[in-house]
Amino acid sequence: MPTLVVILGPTGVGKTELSLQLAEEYGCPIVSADSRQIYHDLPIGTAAPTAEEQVRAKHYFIGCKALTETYNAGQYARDCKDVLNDLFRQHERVIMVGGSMMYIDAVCKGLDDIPDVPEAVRKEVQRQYAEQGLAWLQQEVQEIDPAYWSEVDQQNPQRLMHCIEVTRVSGKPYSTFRKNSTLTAKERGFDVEYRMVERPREELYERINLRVHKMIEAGLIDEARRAFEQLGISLAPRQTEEKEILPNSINTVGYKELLPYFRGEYNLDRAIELIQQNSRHYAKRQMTWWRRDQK
RNA sequence: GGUGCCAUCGCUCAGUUGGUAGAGCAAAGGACUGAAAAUCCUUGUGUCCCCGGUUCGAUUCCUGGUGGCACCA
Repeated sequence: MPTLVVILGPTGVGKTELSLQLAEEYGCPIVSADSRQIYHDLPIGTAAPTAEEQVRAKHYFIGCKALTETYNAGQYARDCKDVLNDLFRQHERVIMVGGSMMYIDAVCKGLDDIPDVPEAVRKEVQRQYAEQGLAWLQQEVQEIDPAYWSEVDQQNPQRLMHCIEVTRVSGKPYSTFRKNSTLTAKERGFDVEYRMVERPREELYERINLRVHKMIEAGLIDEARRAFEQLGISLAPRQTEEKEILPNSINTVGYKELLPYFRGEYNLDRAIELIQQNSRHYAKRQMTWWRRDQK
């Protein structure tokens, strides 16, 4: 059976370089498992492989979605399955790199078959949440899907909203779709070999802090400004206190912190500090996910 | 040099009418099945600056010291 070599690890640890070296050694392509590098127009802030790096190995899932598109782990799992089927016809080994742990699991462990949610339904649920708050979400889920209510993270609006969305779309409680099944190697069609890239925490954090400065020098601010403009998000000071739900593509470390800066809510130093901090938090979450997988 | 104010968790500060303390931020730990770089949950023992004194007992009061800030010279 062919093997998918999965290179994973926290942001800023050095996965890209390792993946390129291995790809050259194996003479195989690289499949990215990165929920942000998949978007076009965010190369600096997401530290996407450069044009030169992409010459060293053929890459998949880099810069192939517009900022206006929504994309998610389920779609990725489907798209990736097709790509891998194809690649494994010619390669004994294929490399997957990325920090989006959920995307990696979606491919390697599989996801249950849950219906897609049309944009309109999602918008409607978001609207109701904005108007009626968390209490409404909680009440709604208790009513339509008590089984899920007893196991969800009851304070988490995203989880509750998703339950409501799926239940509305399908007419069946969300929990009936959740089987928690895990793919076997046979079902999947390939073996998986994990290579976790690690570094001492202090060293990692220094790399992250430094990388943010490099991104700023490389033009992150202009890249972010253009991205917001492209999405039609106003950079003028805001009048309302209302919470703003950013499009998925731009609800990303390195961009979401720059928006208040553009709007004059704090200075650049503060924005940089926040980007560094949120990158560190993200790295921590990635490590937590991996630790759990080890158990 | 003189006078005044301050000295409490990594940071900013609250508080104890004397019975050894608490917030925010930072940080750490965790969850995670179609927003996942998202979203959410949990966690605060620290010589209460140092030496001495008063007291059953001092981080809290007093003397002195050290450091910081302000004003005066």
